[in-house]
Amino acid sequence: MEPGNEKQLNFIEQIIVEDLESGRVQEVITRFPPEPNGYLHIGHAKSICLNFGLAESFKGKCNLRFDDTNPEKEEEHYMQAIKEDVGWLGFQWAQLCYASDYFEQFYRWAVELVTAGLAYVDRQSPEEIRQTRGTLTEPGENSPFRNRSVEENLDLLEKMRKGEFDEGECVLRAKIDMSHPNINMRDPVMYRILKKAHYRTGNHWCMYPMYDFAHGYEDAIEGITHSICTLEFADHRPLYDWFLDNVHVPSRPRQYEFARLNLSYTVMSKRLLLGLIQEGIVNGWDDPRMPTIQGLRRRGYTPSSIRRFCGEIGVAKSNSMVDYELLEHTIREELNTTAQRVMVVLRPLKVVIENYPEGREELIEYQNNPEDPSMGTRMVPFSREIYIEQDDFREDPPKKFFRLAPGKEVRLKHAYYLTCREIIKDTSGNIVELRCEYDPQSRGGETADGRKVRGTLHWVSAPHAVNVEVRLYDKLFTLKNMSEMEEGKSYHDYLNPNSLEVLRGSLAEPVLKEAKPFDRFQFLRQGYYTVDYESTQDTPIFNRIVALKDTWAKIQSKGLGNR
RNA sequence: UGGGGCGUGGCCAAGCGGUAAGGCAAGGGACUUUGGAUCCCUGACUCGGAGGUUCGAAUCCUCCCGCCCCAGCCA
Repeated sequence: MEPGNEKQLNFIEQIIVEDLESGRVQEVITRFPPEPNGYLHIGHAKSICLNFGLAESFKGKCNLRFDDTNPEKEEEHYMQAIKEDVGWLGFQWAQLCYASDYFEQFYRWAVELVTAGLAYVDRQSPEEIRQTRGTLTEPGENSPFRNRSVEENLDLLEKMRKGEFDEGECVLRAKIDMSHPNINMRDPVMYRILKKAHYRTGNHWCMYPMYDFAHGYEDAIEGITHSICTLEFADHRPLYDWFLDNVHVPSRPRQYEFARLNLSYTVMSKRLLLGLIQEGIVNGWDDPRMPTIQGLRRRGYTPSSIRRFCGEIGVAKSNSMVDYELLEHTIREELNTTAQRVMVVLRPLKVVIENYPEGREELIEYQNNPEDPSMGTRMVPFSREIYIEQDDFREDPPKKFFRLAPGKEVRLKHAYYLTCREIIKDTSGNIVELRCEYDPQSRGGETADGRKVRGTLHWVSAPHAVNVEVRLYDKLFTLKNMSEMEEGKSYHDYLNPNSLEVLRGSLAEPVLKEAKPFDRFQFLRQGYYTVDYESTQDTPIFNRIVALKDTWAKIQSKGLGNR
């Protein structure tokens, strides 16, 4: 942290400042320790931004460490995806580490604990261990194997390592206190036998360390000064400390807990996320509706907007539920200044400008971004037949409707004023075309007489229009707090049926034919969109990142009933 | 009825004994060639509740209430 920085510090930053001032630590070293058993989501992003951010602002270091102590769940491809996601978010780790690289050292510490009489091999079955653990209000019972001699335990531990026991036959346990009020301290398991190949160590080991036994040691090996985890691990801190305090470790890290992120209208649990995929409700981990980093990326979110969001939500210890509107706000704010404005008619309505010469076409100079004049202008073709948005015309307009209606005049962005003269309907009464008239004197979008035209519409020249597919995404669930589902219901009962709407008849101005995957645009008056990677030259595909704020929609919904 | 954590406006969140920051959302207005953006303005007479200490308390003490987490050979 810069000296003299007046910024308010979160509680972890305050602790770090104190630690630096007291000399407890010389340099801040943190770590982001994912288990490679799934994809990262926005909740992980909070932790990533916290850990890497702390290292950045205190000029320290942050490691990316795979906490890969369970071969049953972990896979190489998850590890690769996590590395990519952390890098995409814009962070560089000081070291790339793997808990599995420390297995030998863990074993030595286990031997040290056994030798000190602080660990023992328990031959009880998993069921017996569970039954003798006691309950929240009753103490547990000592294992009948608790008082073996050190020699016997050492021998048994070696046999465990050599594979002389089957899975479930025995475990190594810390000898702490079976009547401890904190259940985690009731002789926790340190090693279990798992005759499974590990994605990195192969078949070298047939027993694997448990989280509580391993985690503090991983931190100690790497010299982590501040080991940050989520609230549910607060109960484990006494254990974290116990393991570190009872052997000789190279450094003494401290654990701190913060509240994990919850976002409204979505879920963060790997299990539920996986369920959505397996049931075909979404199309994979990178479906733009998913709160995964890959989903957000495909949706069009930028790394900087996600980092901004993580900075906005703060770091504290109270369980919280952040409004998804805040996430939307951060991407809107960024894209407002960086996204090129283009015109795309989502649901086209044909307009023929009767007094515009047939066969004539011209190029209209169009501002790429009014927020940033340095982005320049481009030329957009205009002609006698254009398309406008169906929603921009009402045969019988309500009050305060500034758009097109019979006899009403509007402005076509950067082009001309347009007045509706005639409506053409099909046999079933649907409006299929508008016959309009333009004012040749209004080129560019204004006239010498200075008359006011309230509505400005986006448009696309019919002969030049490019057919595009547009995917409109919305929130996945209808329940704000998904942890408050009604008794007996599942997330299936709260799925938003409109989380994806695909539009295939949308028409865009020619420049969009050149758009590349992950390019981001503002479709004028509508929202921000990005090019999906399934996009092709023939049919460009756009994902809606977020809609623009829609004051008109708000007015309408409020005035519902009084027209 | 064990242990741990947390309760500040609708949602986050500062505040660390001196008289309630900020952001999002909401409402009102100005401006506008995006009903976008921008710009103003409004909102906790009060900090879960009740007592107490103090000249002074969201901040200290006591009691009470509420919510979350823990009984994997998961992390």
